[in-house]
Amino acid sequence: MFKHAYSVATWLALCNLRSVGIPGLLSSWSFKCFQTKAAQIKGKFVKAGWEEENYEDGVKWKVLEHKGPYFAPPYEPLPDDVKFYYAGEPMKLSQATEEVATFYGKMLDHEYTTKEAFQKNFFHDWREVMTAEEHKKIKHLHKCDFSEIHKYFVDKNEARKALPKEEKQKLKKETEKIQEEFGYCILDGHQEKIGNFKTEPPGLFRGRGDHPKMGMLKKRIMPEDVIINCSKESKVPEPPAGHKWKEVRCDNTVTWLASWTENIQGSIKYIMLNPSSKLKGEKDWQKYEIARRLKDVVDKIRAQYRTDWKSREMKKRQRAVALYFIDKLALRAGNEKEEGETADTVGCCSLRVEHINLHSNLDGKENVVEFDFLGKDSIRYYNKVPVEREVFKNLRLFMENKDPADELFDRLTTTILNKHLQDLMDGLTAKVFRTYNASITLQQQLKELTSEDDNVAAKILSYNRANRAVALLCNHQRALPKTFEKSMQNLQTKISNKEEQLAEIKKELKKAKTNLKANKDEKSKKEVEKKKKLKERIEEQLMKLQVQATDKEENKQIALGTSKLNYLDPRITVAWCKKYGVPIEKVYNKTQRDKFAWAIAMADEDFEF
DNA sequence: TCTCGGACTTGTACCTAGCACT
DNA sequence: AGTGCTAGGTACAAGTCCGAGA
Repeated sequence: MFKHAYSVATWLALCNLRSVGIPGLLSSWSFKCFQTKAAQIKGKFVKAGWEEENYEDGVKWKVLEHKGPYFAPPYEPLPDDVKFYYAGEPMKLSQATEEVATFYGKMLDHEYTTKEAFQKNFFHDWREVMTAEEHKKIKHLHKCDFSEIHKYFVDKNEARKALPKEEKQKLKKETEKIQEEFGYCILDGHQEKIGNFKTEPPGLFRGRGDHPKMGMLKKRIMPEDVIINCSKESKVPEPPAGHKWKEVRCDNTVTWLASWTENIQGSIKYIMLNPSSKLKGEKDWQKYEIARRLKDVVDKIRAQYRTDWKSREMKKRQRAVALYFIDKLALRAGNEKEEGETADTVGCCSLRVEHINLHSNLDGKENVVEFDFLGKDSIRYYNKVPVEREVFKNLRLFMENKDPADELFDRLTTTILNKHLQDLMDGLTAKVFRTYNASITLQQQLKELTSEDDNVAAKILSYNRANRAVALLCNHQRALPKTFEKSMQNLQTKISNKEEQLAEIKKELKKAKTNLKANKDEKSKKEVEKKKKLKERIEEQLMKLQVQATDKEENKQIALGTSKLNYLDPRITVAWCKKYGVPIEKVYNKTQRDKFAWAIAMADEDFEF
C-alpha cells in the first residue's frame, strides 16, 4: 500500500532530519542544524538523532505535548467619551452589543460595509446579542452612527505606530514570549514549531467574492469550545483559569493539536504544525512522489481518455473530457457545494453550461472553447483554448437541450472521477495533475530558459519566468498592486539615472584613454583601469535594474507564491540552483528554506522530477 | 450510493517590520 | 531621522478528498 511506503526512518535517512541524540534533551529540527549536518556529510544521508520509529498503520506520532491554543484577549470596553449614536442620540450600549458594534465600526472604510448582504447579516446577528431594551430601540442600521468608534480605532492604531522605540521593543518582546510559550510543541521527543497557535478572534465574517454569509458574527472561541489532542502520558495543557476544555482526547492518527467548530459554516478549525515540521515535510515529499509516479503513466492515461472521447457511454465521455481539461488546463476537481451556503464558484466537474462558449472559428483558430467562470476564492478564470475536434463535438453534445444553469458534466462527480483515477494509478486524484503539470512545466521551462553563461541576476529572471509560466497555468492571479504604477515609475527613473551615469563614465573613460595615449605614464594607466572598472560596475547595476523592471512588469498581475509553495517540487529548484551556481537564498527566503529543508538536503544537481 | 463530517492542502488579502531611499 | 515601499509573514477562507454510516 502506497500510503505506508515511506517509513519515517526512510525519510529521515534520506533527508537527515534529525536532532542531536542526547536523550532527554530537546532540540528543534531547524534549518541551521540541517545545513551544517548536510554539509558535513555531503550527499550521503545518514540517519541519526531521531529514533527509528515504528509507526503502525495511520499512526502519526507517539508522544505529543503542547500548551493548547493561545486565546484572543478579552474585550476591552470603549472609553466613556467614545459614543455610539442611534438616530442622532448618544446611546450607551451593553458590553456585548458594544463589542459587536466595534467589529463593524472598525471596518467602516472597507468596501464590505457598503454591501447589502454584509449589512443585513451583520445587523441580524448584532440584534441577537442585544439586550431586550436595545433590541427594541435599534431597528435600522442606517440610523446607527459608528463614526466615533471608527475614529477611536484609527487613532489608536496610529498611536501605536507612533510609539517610542522602547515601547515597541517591549511589545515585541511580549509577542515573542507568547510565541515561545505557545508556539512550540514536543512531538516524539523533538520540539516542533506550531503553525497557528492562536484561536481566531471574534469578528465579522469576511467571505470572498459574493458570499451569502458575509457580515455574520464570528463568535469568540472559549476553552469550552476547544478539543485538545495530545498523548496520554504527556501533561494535558492547562485551560485558562476558571475554564475547562470541551474535551481532551488522544488520537494519534491525526496531526492536529487542538480544534473547534466555527459558527459560520459549522466547519472545524484546527491548530496544526508549521510547514517546517517533520510531519508536514514528509507529507509534502509524498505528494511530489505521487506526482512523479504520474509521470510514468501519464502517456497511457492520455491515450486512454482520448479513446474514451468516442465511448458509447455518455458518462465515460464526460469523464474523459473533464479529465482532459484537468490535465491540459490544470483545472481543479470542482466538488459540489451547498447552494446558498457559499459563494457561487466552480471547478471542472461543477462547470455549468453558462461557463463555456463554443466557437468553431475564433481569431483564425478552430474549435475554440471560451471559459469564463469564478473558481476558488472567486478568482475569475478566463481562457480561450483551441481543443481537439472530438472534445469540441462532445462539448456541443453535452450542452444540447440544457439551460445555461445546468451542469455541463451532468453524469460526473469528483467522486466518480477520482475513483476512476485511483484505478489508473495508486494514489492518483484530480489534484495530482495540477501538481504534476506545474512541476514538469517548471523543469521544462528552466531547461529552456537558463543559459550557463548568464550572470546570477539573469538566471534568476529565468527562474521567475519559469515560475511565472506555472502560475499562469494554474491561474494564480493577484490584484494589480495599488502602488504598481508609482513604483514602476520610480524604477524607470532609476534606470534613466543609471543610463546617464553610464554615458558620463563612458565619456570619462574615453578621455582617460586619450590621456594615456598622450602621456603614457603610470598615473594615466591607473586612471584608465579605474574608469574601466567603474564602467563595468555601472553596467552591471544597470542591467540588474533593467532585469528588475522586466520582472516587475511581467509579474504585475501574477502571484508566484502559491505555486512556489504548493505545486513546484522544491527539489527541481534545489537542483537548478546547484547546477547553475545560484545561491539558494536568492530563490527561497528563510521560511521557504525551512519548509523545503528536506529537499535542500536531498536533491543533487542532477535531480530529475 | 448518497450524504456528511473530518482532516488536511491550497489560496488570497491584509498587515507590518525592516529596508532603501531622501 | 523620517518616509515610503515592499517582501514576507500571518490570518483565515475555501478548496480537495476520504471514509463512516444510513
